[in-house]
Amino acid sequence: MQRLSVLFSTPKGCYDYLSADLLPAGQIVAAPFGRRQEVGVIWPDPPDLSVPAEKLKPISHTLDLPPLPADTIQFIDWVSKYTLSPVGMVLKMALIPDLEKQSEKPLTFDPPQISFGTVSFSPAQSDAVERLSAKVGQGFSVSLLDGITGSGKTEVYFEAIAHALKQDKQVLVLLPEITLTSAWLARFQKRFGVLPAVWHSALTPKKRRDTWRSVLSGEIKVLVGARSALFLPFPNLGLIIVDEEHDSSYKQEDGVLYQARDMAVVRGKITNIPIILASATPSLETYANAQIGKYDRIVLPERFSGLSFPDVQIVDMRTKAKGKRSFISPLLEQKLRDNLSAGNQSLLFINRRGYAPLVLCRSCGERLKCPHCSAWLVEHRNQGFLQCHHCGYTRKIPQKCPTCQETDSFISCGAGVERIHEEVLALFPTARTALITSETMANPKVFSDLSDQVLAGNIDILIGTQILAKGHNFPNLTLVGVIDADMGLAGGDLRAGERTFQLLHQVMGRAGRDQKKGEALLQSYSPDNLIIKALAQNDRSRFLAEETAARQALQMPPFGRLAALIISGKNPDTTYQAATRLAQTAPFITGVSVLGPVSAPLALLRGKHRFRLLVKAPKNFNLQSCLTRWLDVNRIPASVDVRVDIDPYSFF
DNA sequence: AGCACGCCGACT
DNA sequence: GTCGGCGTGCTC
Repeated sequence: MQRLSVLFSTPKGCYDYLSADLLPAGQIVAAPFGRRQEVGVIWPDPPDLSVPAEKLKPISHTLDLPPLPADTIQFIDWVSKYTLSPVGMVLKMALIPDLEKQSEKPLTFDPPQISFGTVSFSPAQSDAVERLSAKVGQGFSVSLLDGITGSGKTEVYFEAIAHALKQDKQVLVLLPEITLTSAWLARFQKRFGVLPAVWHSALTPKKRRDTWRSVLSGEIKVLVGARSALFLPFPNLGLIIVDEEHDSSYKQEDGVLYQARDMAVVRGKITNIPIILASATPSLETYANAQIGKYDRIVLPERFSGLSFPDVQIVDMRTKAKGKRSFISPLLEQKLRDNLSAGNQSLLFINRRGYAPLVLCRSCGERLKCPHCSAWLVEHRNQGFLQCHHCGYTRKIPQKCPTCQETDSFISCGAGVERIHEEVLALFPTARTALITSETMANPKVFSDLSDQVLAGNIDILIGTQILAKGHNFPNLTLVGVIDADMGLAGGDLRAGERTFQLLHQVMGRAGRDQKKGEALLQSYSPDNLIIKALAQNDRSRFLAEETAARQALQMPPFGRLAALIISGKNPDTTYQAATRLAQTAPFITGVSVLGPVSAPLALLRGKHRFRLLVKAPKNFNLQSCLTRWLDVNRIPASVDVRVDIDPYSFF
């Protein structure tokens, strides 16, 4: 009998089992675990001989599936060590539920046709195609494909895909979930004659099962998916593309905390294949790596099919007459009016859902807040309720103030999309408007219907949140108004400036397509802010230079390393004590500083009290081993949870 | 992570 | 008297 390590999707690592045969690493098996059967994977770790032989149970059976590929196993181990997450929790992301279940009539996946839709390229595009294709099959490399929306980025990387397919390799394309639209799939189909396999959170169990199995069998040649697709068991991967690489949704913020863009690079290194990072507004991390020559930067010049960035004007909101309750400045109103009479379409952008971010009682000053989080309730007037955007708690808008019992005393502070929509309707009663948020667009059919309406010219003014920043091109859209350009800059976290630049650049880029020069207005209370100015001048390199210099001066990422410890628990006192003790036993190492504990910005989230420590270390410091040793010597009460967030993006 | 066991509050 | 809340502990 063999003694073998089996890894399950549990947080405790490997368990030893007995088997008559020596099963290969990666073999998927079923075994008794506690009082139920579990699916696990034979792991290459040596068995733990300290476990007495009489405790061991035999493996029940092996599943009729190819073993997980060796590079997938290596990748899972690597991510576990890097993120300090239990390896079983990382494995969980690579497996699917009900692995033993087989579909009655499994889906089949048509192979892409390499020479289906040939495209003609400009010289610059051809050059980019050439350079990217040359890397396929030549081992590990990272390329930054740097080109503005409309520069033909997608079509260029499609050719690199074609090249990998010629070598009979599999290709993975990662996209932010919000960008994984029918429009993208249609472009793929136009080039390759078939739809690619897709992977995202909304797949039905059957589709998920069939897709997972066909990735592992090698039947699927090209798969496009959201960040979780990175953990699919490709046996023959030849290329990974991370489109919109700057997008912050690549950072997973619960469960295993990882940055999919960074992990894609690691996957490429392990599998020894090229990675393409594509963006119109590269992340500072990627840009810095390109600057020092670690990544190959391939630039696509802006102009293609007559597109250009709109003329941008800053509207200084400080000079606006006080007291006038209006979120649309007179200038923006005038521009909207002009655009309306010219028969063009306009877009108003505000990155805040609902009607108002805060409701307070005029009589006693009470602010309505979430009972589970330290956050205000957002007024959703259209649906008639208040909602916490952190935990989803919902309640009706109360008739009278819960504190002073006064009736009709509530006033709404600040503006969300609904309120801007209301103001637009008041200013332009005859305009045909559409309100676009993640809620109104929950159904893809609704979105495509609406987009047809916009294309048909049946909509004059679009009002929306960041869902509008991506996706469809609307050729008649010639004016973009950003209601509150400063909104993302508040709070001052590490990447606030970067995110604001990327988002607003993308939104403003929606104006002026197909020969029509567009116009954009940025309403701002801080018109002298460097980011607002760089946006107005469409000066990306200046923004990147300033931001790089600032990060370098503070030795912040990518010039230094960060890790956050989030200490949470129901009892505020024991939680705080645990956080303080952790801080007291922090390693004393030159160049490494530990800040905190501080109450997290959301001190109470989903009923748990939260404190944070921030660890800052030099770039080449082994943060993980330092953190492991530190956490190992601390006895943390079972009622307190300590999470490590390596390379944190969120500071909540 | 699941899932069971176990010990204290409001109900048929 | 039970049903059920979620705190603690275990799975080779």
